[in-house]
Amino acid sequence: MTISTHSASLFHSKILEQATRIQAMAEVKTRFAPSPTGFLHIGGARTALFNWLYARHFGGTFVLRIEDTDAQRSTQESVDVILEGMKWLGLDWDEGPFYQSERRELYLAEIEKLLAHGKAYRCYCSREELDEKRTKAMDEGKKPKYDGTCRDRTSQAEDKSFTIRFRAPETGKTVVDDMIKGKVVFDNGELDDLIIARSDGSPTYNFVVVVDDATMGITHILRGDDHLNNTPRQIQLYDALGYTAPVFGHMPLILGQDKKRLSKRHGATSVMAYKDMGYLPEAMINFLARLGWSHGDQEIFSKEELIRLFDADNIGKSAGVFNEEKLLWLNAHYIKSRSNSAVAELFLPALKAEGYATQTPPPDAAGEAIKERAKTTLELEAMAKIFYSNEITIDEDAATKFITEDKIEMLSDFAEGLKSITPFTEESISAYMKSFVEERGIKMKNVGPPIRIALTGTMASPDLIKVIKLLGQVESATRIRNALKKTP
RNA sequence: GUCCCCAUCGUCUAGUCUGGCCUAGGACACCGCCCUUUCACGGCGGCGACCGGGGUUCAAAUCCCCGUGGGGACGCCA
Repeated sequence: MTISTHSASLFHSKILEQATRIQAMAEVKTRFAPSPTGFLHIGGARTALFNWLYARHFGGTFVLRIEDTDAQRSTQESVDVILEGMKWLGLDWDEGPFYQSERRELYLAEIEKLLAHGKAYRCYCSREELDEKRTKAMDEGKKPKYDGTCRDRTSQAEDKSFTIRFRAPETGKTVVDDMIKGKVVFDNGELDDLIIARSDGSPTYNFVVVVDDATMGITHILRGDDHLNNTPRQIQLYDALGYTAPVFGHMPLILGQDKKRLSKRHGATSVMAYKDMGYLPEAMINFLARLGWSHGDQEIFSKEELIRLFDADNIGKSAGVFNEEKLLWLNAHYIKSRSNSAVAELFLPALKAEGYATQTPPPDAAGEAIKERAKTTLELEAMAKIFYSNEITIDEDAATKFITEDKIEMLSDFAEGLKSITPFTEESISAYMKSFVEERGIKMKNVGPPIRIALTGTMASPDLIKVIKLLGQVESATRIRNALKKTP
């Protein structure tokens, strides 16, 4: 293909122009906008995750915004715990946190604009009147929408307090072209004039969310299903304000075991509560990602993989039950796939805090011995203590069953023989045990359990040879003798 | 009540858009067997689902309609 220099450069600039436009279009900006009225809960965390993933997948921007327009219920402590939760999950934001409480002038200016253009009006109806009308409408089997008493009022009402309502279109349809649900059509007749400013002058959620998303340049909004009914009103507000609406994606809600919307009633719903129960952030992320999103049959996803693979196409449409057992399985998976030293890091802080000396045995070795058995870091800590405690608690039932009188001599001999093993390695311990049972003509299954109980206090423990090796010759022998002392 | 959304094993889901490859696949849980000095891990196997009814079609989990069921919204909360 040959083209003249002139047209070539023209061609070039066209391409350039187009590329810029495509890039501008491809620029993705998402946000997570929690209201600081509690902790970061499971549902909120998933919303944050999906928006974060969407932004990261497209190399876009992720914004954190605090929706604190409800001064009554918003608290700084709540902001703090939400940020803590985000950090724990590793969901970093590029902009913010922005506080709606600091953007008040902007909202008021926008409300004035609406008022000036007749797109909003003052409503003098009292709460009591409204409540009455609502109840009445419900009783009559009608949708309890505002009846428009003040919409066409011409008389100037004096000193009475008022709210400001948006003058919504009464006819026609509003279409939400949802990324997840597809096209959802609402009859404008179903919608009413929502309050955009309270009687104290403060703007309400449905209004500020629009102003914020528009002025912050948010391009995609992934949020809970429960907002779907708000969306047509918000779209109308975008129009009235002269903004372009972002793309919406309404994801299904997370349900409790009883298939009701997940709430405190269902037990732990705070993300940080799971941290305290010994869960790893990567397990939580993986779990949340798979709750409502899928990639074929794959179950395990690293964060990097999620960023690479995440897309809105594979977000499911139906609500899902929060399945704690699967979370636990994932947690166990992430514990056992850690390196030995990374496992040690999981239990070391707690043991040190409780005053344990954690030099011997080497924490890495202890980590290796227990990581396949623990499902939570709490269990990891409990198991690790077996190696670092001076005193172990022996399970009584197990002891009476296995450390019987006829075993005393054998156990005492075993402890004695332990001392002479040189070098003290897993191989030599194994050889010692083998010859010990052979010499006596007894079975391993007769010596194993009592020794295990004497050493660890329980029947559920790591490999016996490893335990002996880790505990060392002296400690192992001591524990066996101590156990015998307790046996009558 | 009105409006909106949804519907595959007990649970999370693949498959649905673009009908046939589906005697419906994977995972968690559960059960059994194997491995084994215990408990686990791991391996193998089992149990187990297309909500119902119509229609379209040679062919429906897949498309359409109607039921039913579940969820959500209906606030001077977000």
